[in-house]
Amino acid sequence: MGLEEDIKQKKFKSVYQKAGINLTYTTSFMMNRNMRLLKKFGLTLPQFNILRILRGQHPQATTVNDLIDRMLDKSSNASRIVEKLRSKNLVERKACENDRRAVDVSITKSGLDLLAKIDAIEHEFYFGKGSLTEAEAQLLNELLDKGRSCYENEN
Amino acid sequence: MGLEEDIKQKKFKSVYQKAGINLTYTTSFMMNRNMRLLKKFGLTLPQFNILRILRGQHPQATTVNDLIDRMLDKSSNASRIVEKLRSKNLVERKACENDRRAVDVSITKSGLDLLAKIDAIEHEFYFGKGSLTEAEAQLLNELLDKGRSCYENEN
DNA sequence: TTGGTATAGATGTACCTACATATAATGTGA
DNA sequence: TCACATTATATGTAGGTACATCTATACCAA
Repeated sequence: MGLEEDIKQKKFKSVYQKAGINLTYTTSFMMNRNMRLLKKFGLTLPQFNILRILRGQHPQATTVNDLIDRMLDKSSNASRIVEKLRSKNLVERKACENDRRAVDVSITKSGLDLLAKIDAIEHEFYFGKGSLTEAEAQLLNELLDKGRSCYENEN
Repeated sequence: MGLEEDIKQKKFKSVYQKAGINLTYTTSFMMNRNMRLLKKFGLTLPQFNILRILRGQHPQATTVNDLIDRMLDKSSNASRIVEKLRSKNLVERKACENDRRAVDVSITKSGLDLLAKIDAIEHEFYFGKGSLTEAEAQLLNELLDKGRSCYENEN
């Protein structure tokens, strides 16, 4: 179904406005589905994202500041999310030896096990081959990178 | 800058995973900018979206249920956002005459004036000609519609 | 060394979403 | 017409985001 029918808006001011609204709408759809999938594992999206970053570093620890740098949504509040994960025993926190201001965060065995289970359904998180061909998905990536270039030096 | 440098992730499992992450990242950039722009006018993004829907109907009123139907993020909580707008005198609420369960919401003169001011910077909300050509923006729309087709019958 | 500044992280506030549930009004079938 | 389901909206709760501010530590230059 085209965007016009989906949101009951007949006209857009420009193809650029339509693309912006389409991005919002499409991404919201995708994230809603991801959220529902993760809920079965007791995780929220930002909790899952942090766990994945920690697994990428494992067995090295990562500071909260590193997490903020690497999170998709830059300004989210990493220290509170880490605390949620710690309360579920999915991550560990300990004082950093080199810098006593910093906190070393690392994923636990329990966290790794949970991620391993989620890996099995990870393909459901994204557009699949049923909707876009590989070439189309590649083209989408290029258009997004190019579009985003207007935000260089922001954020 | 390509996605890999931006989020410091070298490899993706597939071009589909990369497109999904790219969508999230790019949309988050765009919405962050829109949010900052709207903040100068004392509005949040969902408040702005509701005001625009109401302007589209003006001078007819719209029920809360209509708003939920037409919002980009379907499941958001329209009645609380309407209350925020009412407390700023940007919208009015009154009991619907035909259906006493429903509430008629309409935009006020003050709300229309505010939107008129925002119209002047509306082009800054989206990718502009500086990043994508019109043909590329059109292609992006088509790819998003096609990608989203895998979610048909969801939400 | 000391005073100023930068950095890492935690925390308070206002707003938001997702989901469950409550309340009131409406529709409907026996 | 009466019991029951449905609909429109409101509200409570848990979690998240943006932003400002606070504390402790680290760095740095006179």
